[in-house]
Amino acid sequence: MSMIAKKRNTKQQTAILEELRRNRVHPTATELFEALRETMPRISLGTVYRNLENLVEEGVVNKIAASSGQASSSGQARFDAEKSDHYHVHCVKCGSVDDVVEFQSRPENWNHETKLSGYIILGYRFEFYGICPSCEGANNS
Amino acid sequence: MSMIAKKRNTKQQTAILEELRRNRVHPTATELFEALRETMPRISLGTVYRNLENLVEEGVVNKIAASSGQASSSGQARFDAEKSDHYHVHCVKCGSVDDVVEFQSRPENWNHETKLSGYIILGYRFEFYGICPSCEGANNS
DNA sequence: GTATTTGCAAACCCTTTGCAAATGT
DNA sequence: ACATTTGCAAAGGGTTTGCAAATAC
Repeated sequence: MSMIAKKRNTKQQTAILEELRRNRVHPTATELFEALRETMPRISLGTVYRNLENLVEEGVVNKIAASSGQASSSGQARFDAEKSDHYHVHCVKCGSVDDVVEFQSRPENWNHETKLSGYIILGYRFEFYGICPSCEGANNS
Repeated sequence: MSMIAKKRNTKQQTAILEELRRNRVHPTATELFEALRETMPRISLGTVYRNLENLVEEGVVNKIAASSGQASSSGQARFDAEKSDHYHVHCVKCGSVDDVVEFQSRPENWNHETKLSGYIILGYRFEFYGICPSCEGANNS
């Protein structure tokens, strides 16, 4: 009862990961699905979600949650095959997400193992929000 | 056509804000709705959402987006009537959210007006995730 | 050979919305 | 009075899930 469930390598999973590595713009599950459909017409959105979930669990892919704090929105999660440590910036108008290359510093003054407010701290989430170049150009007030 | 739309003071809105100020655990819209129902049996969930949206726009209430990054989940947004500047910690098991009192430092090395990756930066989101005291106790593996 | 994964569609959860009746000013 | 807000129920968007057929090992 504690055998590690073995995962099989399916062509769908391979295609999803390759598409993610090729696509530099952090696609949503739906965007990935549409792109994959061109070469794999019968792939289903459910399969895309299931494989993304596996890849995130394996640590091969990062899930970028839809930011909907004081600003920002757009609902859909985005996925990133990039393994290097970097922050993201979310556009509050169109929902697009880009890597932040100029800013790398990590928050200090705390460390794993620390408890905060009684919680065992596992990590943190830090992301910027703002207006992307193309929304800045357009006057979608 | 640019008159500021005047908002009316309804007893529902007052009740929602009072309940939020009374409730220290950052309730979800549904939790708020259930609590309010006891004294206001006919209030509807839609009204709770509509008023929360107004209060957030007015800056009286903060919306704490459901964190669903590499860990954490629980779907629902939470709301906080606390005006003081503080961070939150999300429990990845049960979704509860608490204030972090021990950690106050703000990220430095960047300022508003700065552009990052071409985006006009409006702000950032920073939150911890971990395991809350009651989930730590329980062995819901 | 058989357990895992797929495609499909329906279900799910949270949130938003249309509308007539109720309410605030 | 009359525009705004409510309650209700239905619709919406994103994601998950049940199931039989297809596939990987």
